[in-house]
Amino acid sequence: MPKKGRREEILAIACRLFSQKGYHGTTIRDISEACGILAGSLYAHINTKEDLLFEITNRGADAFLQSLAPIVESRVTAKQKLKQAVRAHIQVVEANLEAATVFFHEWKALTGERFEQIQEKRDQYEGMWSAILAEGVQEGIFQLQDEKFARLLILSVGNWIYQWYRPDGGLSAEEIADRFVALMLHGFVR
Amino acid sequence: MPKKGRREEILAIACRLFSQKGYHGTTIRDISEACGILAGSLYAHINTKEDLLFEITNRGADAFLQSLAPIVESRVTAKQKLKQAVRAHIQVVEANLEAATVFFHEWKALTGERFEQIQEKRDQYEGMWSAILAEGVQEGIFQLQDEKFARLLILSVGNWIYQWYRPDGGLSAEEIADRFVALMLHGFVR
DNA sequence: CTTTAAAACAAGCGCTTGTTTGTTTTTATC
DNA sequence: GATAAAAACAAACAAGCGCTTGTTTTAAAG
Repeated sequence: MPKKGRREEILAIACRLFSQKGYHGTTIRDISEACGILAGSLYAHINTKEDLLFEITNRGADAFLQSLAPIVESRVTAKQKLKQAVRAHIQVVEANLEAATVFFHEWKALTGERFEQIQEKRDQYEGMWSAILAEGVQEGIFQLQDEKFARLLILSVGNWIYQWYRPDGGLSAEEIADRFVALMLHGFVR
Repeated sequence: MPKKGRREEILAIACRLFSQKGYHGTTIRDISEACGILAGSLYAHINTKEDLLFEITNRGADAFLQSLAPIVESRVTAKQKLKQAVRAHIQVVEANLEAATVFFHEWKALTGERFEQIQEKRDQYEGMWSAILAEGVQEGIFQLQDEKFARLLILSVGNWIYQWYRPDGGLSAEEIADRFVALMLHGFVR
């Protein structure tokens, strides 16, 4: 455990539990017990349980956005952007597997304005992917006909990775990304 | 509402609520209220709350399995099987959108033996997809090199559909399936 | 040592959870 | 219209929920 302070430790523990049992399936006492303190003591560090969920998902969202933004804005071909974007996405999942799981699986448990904030960031992220594909179509590299489905296909892969990716799989994030990109670009028919 | 009996009505209502708010996020009183009865009255029809979740996910699992089984066993090319399998999968999602959502999103809330039962059926389903791909490799239609990733790609698309598919989208399940298959087989590069 | 602030405890608040029990109402059958 | 089964009610149970409050312990700084 790094010396990031008690609050970060609590966040990490909550993140782990949320990813394992879900937000509603995790109690404040589950978290406090995993922290080695009593339930009430948690409230010296947090305001509400939902604060934990929001901070986890919000950081997750920012990680994905900050990872993709420079790629979208860079001046390379759309094909290269696609490759780099898939790499970046998988790297974020790899580096924050539990947070990514909470981000993709539990964000709908947020309420009110916080729900909308995360929803906006998700839309923003999807929009960046759409931009890459649209650019590829404009460049004539990608076929337009199925643009919508290409986007869905890519996001399906990206959004499902947290379900199966395990750090002890042997392949690096780059290798995984490159194989996916190869498949997506050229298909898997001989 | 059809005359399927009160229990089926309760299952349908629970299914809708579970898909909207999650299993742990839905209370017995939520369900009973949506049924127009008191919480205690539910227990004339069910034994436990988890019974509802199990019955929903188990039926969902069976729907996917029964839909895919005849395709895997049929005597057509692997390419045709793939096409039919994607069609079948999307049709099941289309015909049971809420149940499919619960199946994919909430099944981990099951406990003990029931968790394992659903896990087995999921493994079985994935195994059928693997069989189709392996067959395609054997026939020389698909490239082996990335078989694992092809399987992951297909299952990612299949397992993520419930997140975005809406019945009022304009396209039929067949049309959606055919476009995905075309993309997966040949990629989206010019 | 003393001071001070952070961290944890101890106890419990009001409320909700899933579920049970005994009784009453509804519905269908003869 | 009596009988019986099915369905709902009414009331509550023990347990657990998120969270608050007042006090004590811990630990670092002078």
